[in-house]
Amino acid sequence: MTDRATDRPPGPTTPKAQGIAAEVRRRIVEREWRQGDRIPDEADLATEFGAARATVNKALQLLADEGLLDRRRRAGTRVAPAPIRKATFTIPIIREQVEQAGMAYAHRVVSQRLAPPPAALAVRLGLARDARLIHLVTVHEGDGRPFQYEDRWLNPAAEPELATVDFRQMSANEWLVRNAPYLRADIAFHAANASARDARLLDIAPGRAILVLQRTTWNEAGPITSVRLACHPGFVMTAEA
Amino acid sequence: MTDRATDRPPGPTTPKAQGIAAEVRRRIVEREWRQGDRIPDEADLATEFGAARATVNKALQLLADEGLLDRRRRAGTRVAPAPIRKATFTIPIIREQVEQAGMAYAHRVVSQRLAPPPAALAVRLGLARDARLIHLVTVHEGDGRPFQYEDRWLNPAAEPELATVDFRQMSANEWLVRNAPYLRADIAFHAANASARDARLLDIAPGRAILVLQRTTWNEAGPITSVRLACHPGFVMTAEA
DNA sequence: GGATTCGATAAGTCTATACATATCTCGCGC
DNA sequence: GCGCGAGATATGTATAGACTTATCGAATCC
Repeated sequence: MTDRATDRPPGPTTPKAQGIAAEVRRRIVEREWRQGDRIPDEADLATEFGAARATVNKALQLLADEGLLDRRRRAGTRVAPAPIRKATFTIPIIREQVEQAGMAYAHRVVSQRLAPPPAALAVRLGLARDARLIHLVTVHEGDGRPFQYEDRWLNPAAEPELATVDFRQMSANEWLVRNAPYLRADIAFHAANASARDARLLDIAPGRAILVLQRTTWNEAGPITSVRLACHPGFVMTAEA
Repeated sequence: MTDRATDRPPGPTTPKAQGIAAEVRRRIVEREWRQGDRIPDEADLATEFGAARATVNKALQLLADEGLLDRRRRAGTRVAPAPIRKATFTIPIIREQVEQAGMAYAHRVVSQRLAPPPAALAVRLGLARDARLIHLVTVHEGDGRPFQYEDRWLNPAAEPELATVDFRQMSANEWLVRNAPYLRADIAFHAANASARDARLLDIAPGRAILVLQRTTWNEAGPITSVRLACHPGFVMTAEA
């Protein structure tokens, strides 16, 4: 947009593929092409837009990833009958989340000890009942008030450096995000009434509704960590499509 | 890798770009290339993998989208210092959600009437206080028991066909997913203690923690719909990375 | 010393071409 | 009529080459 320079006539130079994607998206949204319709093939669109087929392919690929188009070899490209749209949210570093909200961040380790996993966890992670894990409970604070509290199990077998980290210096959340890339993650959230323990650690009344995130990450050596993250009441998680 | 023509057996022939992406991902996860490191440039990797630069570009693009790499012109490609990972979840058709859980789906329109938007909503949607919206309250049931209940405002100005749909036949949720592609969506969730109304419509005790989704979608003509979706206690939303 | 300019570099994009592959369609033989 | 194999066709993927653009870093000028 802000692209004065020598001032080429039209201006901002959007990549061609994106321009094509936008135009196709418009035709779908404005019902020029309706749900289930077959749209012209790549070669025809390439001619129409004065682009190479590879460029049109990129554009349509993009819309297929968005869920707006269904594409099959030989069968052609159709407007998805039920556009299954996806939303994405980012897994944040809690410190940054707090600081972006304009609060001063601090975190406090409530307990840390070596322990074998509870039965349910051992099953879920596929670990032996006598595996040696680190159990860590931490409260994240904003302006001195509890913001989120995490109950986390760490598996040094999958990530040896874990055994040497001082989690009072850097929270496990941040250390992991910065140092332990993972191959696979499971994420789930639900609402829960605050238990006595939740209430005490978050400094709220028992029974208040809190948002709970469960997250487990794996690398090639096995599960790295599994965490239950309880958010302060009023916490809103946002995503975009 | 498995790419001799004379040797079919291996089978599914993974695309080369994906193979390269997998190998780069492995080098990152196994710390061959550490957070913040600059990795070889596209031309070098192309030589190493015996591929064209465009193919390597595609592979690295992929990893950048995943959040594992930071790429900048001239500056080169680096392993992201804090791999900001994204998780995606799909916006489902509630009927399919219920049926996948093996329950019989039904829905029931609790109320439907034309009304101007409440002040807060008008502001949020950027509509005039006297806009004519449809206010619709629906309960989705699985095996005869309330599963989710939605409190929805629909804007026929952005989607004229809305005025003619019979929402007892097909739920607004499903009609919209199938018929009203959107350009932009806002999604947010939080936990809430069930109000008296929530409790009555979901057939639960007041105060129970419920997961609440707020979703608003727009097309080029303005906001299409804004919905508050209250899920039955115990509902778990899952996502993947 | 500090700001400015300019050239080199690496990613970003597009093109033209080629071949691979899934799958639809049609015609053949029974 | 029906199954089956042979094409035709649209997308999937890879290729080399060209040009564009952001930006780093060094040489230059005040």
